[in-house]
Amino acid sequence: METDLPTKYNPGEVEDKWYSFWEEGSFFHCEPDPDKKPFTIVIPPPNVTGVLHMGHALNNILQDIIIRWRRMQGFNTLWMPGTDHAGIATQNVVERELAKKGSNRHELGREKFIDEVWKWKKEYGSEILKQLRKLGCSCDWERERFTMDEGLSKAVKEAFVKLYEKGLIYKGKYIINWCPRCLTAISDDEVEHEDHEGHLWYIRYPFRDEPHLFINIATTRPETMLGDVAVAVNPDDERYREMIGEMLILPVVGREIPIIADDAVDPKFGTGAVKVTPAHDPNDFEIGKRHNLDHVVIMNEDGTIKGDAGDYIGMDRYECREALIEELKEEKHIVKVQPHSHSVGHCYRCRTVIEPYLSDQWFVKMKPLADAAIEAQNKRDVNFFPERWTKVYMSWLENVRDWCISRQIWWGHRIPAWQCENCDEIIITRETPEKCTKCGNDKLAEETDVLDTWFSSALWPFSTMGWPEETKELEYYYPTSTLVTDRGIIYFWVARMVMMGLEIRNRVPFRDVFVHGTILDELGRKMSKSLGNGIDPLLMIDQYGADAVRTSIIMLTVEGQDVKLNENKFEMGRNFINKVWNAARFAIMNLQSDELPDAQIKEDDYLLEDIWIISRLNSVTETCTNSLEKYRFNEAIRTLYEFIWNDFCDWYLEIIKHRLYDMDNKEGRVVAQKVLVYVLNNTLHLLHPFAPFMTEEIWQHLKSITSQNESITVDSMKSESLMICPWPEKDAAKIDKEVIETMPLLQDIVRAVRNIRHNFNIPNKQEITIQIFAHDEHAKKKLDVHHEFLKKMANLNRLEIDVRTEFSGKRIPLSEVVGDYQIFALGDFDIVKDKEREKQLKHLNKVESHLGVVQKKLHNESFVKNAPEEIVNAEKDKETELLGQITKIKEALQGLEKSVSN
RNA sequence: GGGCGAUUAGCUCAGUUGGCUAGAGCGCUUGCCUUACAAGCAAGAUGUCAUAGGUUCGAGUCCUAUAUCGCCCA
Repeated sequence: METDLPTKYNPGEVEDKWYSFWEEGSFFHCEPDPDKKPFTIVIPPPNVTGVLHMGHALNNILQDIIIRWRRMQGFNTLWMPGTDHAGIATQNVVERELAKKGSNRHELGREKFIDEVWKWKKEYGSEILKQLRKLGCSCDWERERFTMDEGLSKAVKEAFVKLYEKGLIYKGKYIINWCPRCLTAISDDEVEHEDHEGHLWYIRYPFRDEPHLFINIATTRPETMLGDVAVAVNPDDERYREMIGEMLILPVVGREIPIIADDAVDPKFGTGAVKVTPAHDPNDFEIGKRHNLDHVVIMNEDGTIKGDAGDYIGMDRYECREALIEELKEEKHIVKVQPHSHSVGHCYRCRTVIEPYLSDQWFVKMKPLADAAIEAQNKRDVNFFPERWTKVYMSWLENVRDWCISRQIWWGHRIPAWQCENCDEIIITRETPEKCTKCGNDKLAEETDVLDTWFSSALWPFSTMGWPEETKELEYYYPTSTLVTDRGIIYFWVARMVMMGLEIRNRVPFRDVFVHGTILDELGRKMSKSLGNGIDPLLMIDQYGADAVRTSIIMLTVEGQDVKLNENKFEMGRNFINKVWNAARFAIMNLQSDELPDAQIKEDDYLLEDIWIISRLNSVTETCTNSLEKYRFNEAIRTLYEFIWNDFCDWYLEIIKHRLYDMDNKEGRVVAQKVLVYVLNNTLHLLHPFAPFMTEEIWQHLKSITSQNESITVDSMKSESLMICPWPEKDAAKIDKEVIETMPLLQDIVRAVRNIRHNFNIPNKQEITIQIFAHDEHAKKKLDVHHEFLKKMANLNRLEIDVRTEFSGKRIPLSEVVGDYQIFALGDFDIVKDKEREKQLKHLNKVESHLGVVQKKLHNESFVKNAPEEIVNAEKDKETELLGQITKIKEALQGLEKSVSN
């Protein structure tokens, strides 16, 4: 028996080979084909600056499993890959590069800077997509898209103009979230709130007409008082009612400001009187609108102080806060300071504290779009898995606010707007206009802002298919089938895609949304660069192999739950892959072509174990397919794991060894070989979506061997690659229920014999003689048929199966009780009486307490009355069996005591 | 403050419409280099299923509170 296969699976030698084979064979590529059903996934486009982390790995492994499975099922599958241009992040990266060279983007100017970004993108921008190939992802790389490429840019412009023309986009001066470091507005969703232990400063503002009297206000951001234009109280607040309309002198600044009444003021917060800074606080902005107050802007874009602020001009906002507090203290304007915990918004890109800032921005009017999405959801046009995310998604839609889509950066889709320098008319067009559509002036200023990257991502499911052109892809592959994503971008991305899909294509962009969990470190923390607790998937692939990484991750991931990961958990997958490898190695070693007999097989040449493993395979096929349908990946891989390891390797491969090794029995050999090939081949099919490389490698070996022998080959082996073989279907006719029930009994008997060996140090290699007592002829016959099976698996030289009449008591008391059977080892063994007694007593104890539970149920009248008949019968059967067992164990104990006296 | 998730063996986690004296992997104990695999084989041990009530013939599973941890929203 010679083989080229090494005893340990070596992924390094296998993975690149098959990946190129698949790619060169164009197996990932698809074209619309009206004769087949489409199945489409669009990738959540990773950030073009990104490198693969565990989150991507999980996300893409799941997509690859789905797409490979559906492809095998015969769907025309499209997995659309690509990246997004990540406006702020990419600009940051390129700016850092420039800084290293002592330059900056302002020195270069807009156009040259953008050239630089493109250069960067061309060089490094597909890094993450290369890494996806290492994972085995079967994306249609010929269709790779980028949110800034020509087609998608056209789509963005078209969508913008359409929405504007419909009145769904507007420009206006509002309080937005400003990042003083990124120097741009960001949307509400891009602000991350964190609780901070800050302070509540109580500051007294003197009355103009009676400067010895004061009103006390409380604030968490004292520096903004430089922009105060009023103090507001609740109109129902008795304490202040008299003071409404009085004028105050703003400390430090000296500005006269009124006390006004507004319902929005919470009398319970602080003193019940609040300062009003309409240019620097969203609530104050609203109050300002109602009371027609001025907007005093006191901050520059970078967070430094400006305006009518004396010595504070030019200071950073926090420096100003400190200095201002000092001055207020000196002037005795600070009444008290309280520790105060409050929520502070941070930029999700750079963690800088967000400043509410008054500025001119572009917005999408969300209400009409959200309403359409809600309506679609009420019709169940989109299904979330797990279902609970529906609620999260819906509550966002129901409370959505207008979306600030303009960004004050250079890298991105420039907003297609021009403003007439003469009459201020705003012109929105697809093509660059030559003159003002209102006054005819040809001096037009092009909008400098670009769009939020998520605006282009929202179009991804159809822009990648060629929209605004009505392409054959768009017609065939849209709407897509399944979206696989992290819960973190349900608002950012999923909801916005649905809205845009409905608005622009009139169809939701996907039928199912599978939301997976987040990969955490061992301690349950998110993996992050700053903590340095990340696990690099590529390193893990190098160390354990891509298939091991894939199967480990999937085995650990239960539907939608977070995963606590550490490096040695990949051993689980590696060991599994290696197990399959060795099972296959064994098979291949026993299928060498020169040894393959050519024999005619008859139905009754199939033995119990053959029928059993085929039955098991078919029921596993069913479970596996059903689990995948329900996105229960973990269930599918575990089913396969248990089947392969426990059934196929531990039992089937062991029991067929004697047939494979018996060169004199051609029929016996060829049946074993045929079943072996059938089961292994189908198992490889089922496993392929999870472990594509290893299964392809084995399958190709199997193909080349079996193709030389008619009697064992299987039809699907004529395919070029396992990845395009048909997905196995369950054949109910091949599931033999009786055999499935008999097998566990035989396994228990074998285990009992092994247990006897273990307890009395009888080496596994040493053949022994076993006598089994059955309680009647029927029970005896049940086992008689499997005489050979028991002999082989338990390594017996002789097996006697008898109907017992009476217990002689002279039997050497090495016994085990399995179900209705009593098992004795015959021979001259060293018996440690105490040990044996202890074992039997323990067993007796266990069985008796079990009996107690069962009898308690059976003695309960309402149980017998109310429980379904089959449940009651099952309990009755249990009782009978347990009673029998108790008798037999007691007899064994008696026998033990008798033998002691010998 | 609102919502959601988690709490099961020493560790990490399964347990889908209630029927289980509760399972897996790792770890642990014992014996094996048995010609597929020591990344392995064989045999084991280990649990008041967070707490308290309730529904039910029957609860790890359903309901109600509570506690602890985590995530999201305001």
